[in-house]
Amino acid sequence: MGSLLDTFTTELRRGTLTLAVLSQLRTPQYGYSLVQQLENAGVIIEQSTLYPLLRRLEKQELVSSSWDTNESRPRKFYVLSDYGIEVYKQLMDEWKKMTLELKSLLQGDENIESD
Amino acid sequence: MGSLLDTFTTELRRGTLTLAVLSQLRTPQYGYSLVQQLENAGVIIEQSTLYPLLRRLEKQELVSSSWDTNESRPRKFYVLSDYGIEVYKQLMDEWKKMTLELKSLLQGDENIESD
DNA sequence: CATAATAGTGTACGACATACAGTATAAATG
DNA sequence: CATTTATACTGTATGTCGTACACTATTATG
Repeated sequence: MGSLLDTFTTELRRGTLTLAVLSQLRTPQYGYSLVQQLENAGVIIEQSTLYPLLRRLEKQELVSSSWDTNESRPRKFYVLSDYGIEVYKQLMDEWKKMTLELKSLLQGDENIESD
Repeated sequence: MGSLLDTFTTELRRGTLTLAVLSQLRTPQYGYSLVQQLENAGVIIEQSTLYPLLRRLEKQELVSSSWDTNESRPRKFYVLSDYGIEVYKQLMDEWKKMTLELKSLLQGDENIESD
């Protein structure tokens, strides 16, 4: 990643990827399917980004995981814990608040052309 | 900062503070007044966060600065460079895109109560 | 069979918000 | 007037996470 815009984009993704992943774990999902679901929703996330994030979320006790070895391939399913649901709600509120603030700051600049 | 939510909030601010600051530098501003303007817009930013950020933005040639020593206190004014305007536009587009994606992901979860 | 897809673990690095320390002086306050 | 607060800035270290990379393993596909 050499571009300055790429660096800034990575910074924007910090925090928001957490929110995106938590939002998909109201119901149990396994890692690889999360990548696909999020991609279908326009949120591109590599496995190399997702698995460490899931690992951290589990360590933070926001999600719990369990193995399903009944299929031809073993899959690790993740789901929000009760605590995770609480934090998810609060984080969503925080994100909305910040988004409204930034939106009003940028409002006058929306007519700026961008290439 | 001990709370997990505080940590996540800091992560959400990464990138967005850059956008907020760039948005205020269409016209020349000095550091201390930026803190106040942003605070008036609901974006709380400490001097200890703002000055290093202005330093980085100048290093990245997105803004330029000049001293005004005519007042009773010397003030360093910052303003977007031409390059900074370009990057600002692109970053704004990137932010809008990400915000719409996340908004649609969280849509079904908006009725979740939050304390 | 070789490659791609599926599914996962582990580790190191770069970037930035933040805290902290520091300097300096004008303005406000008691 | 002495003290405190406000104004205005510089410099540095730390914690956090997205990212890249290396690796393992097996099923599906051409």
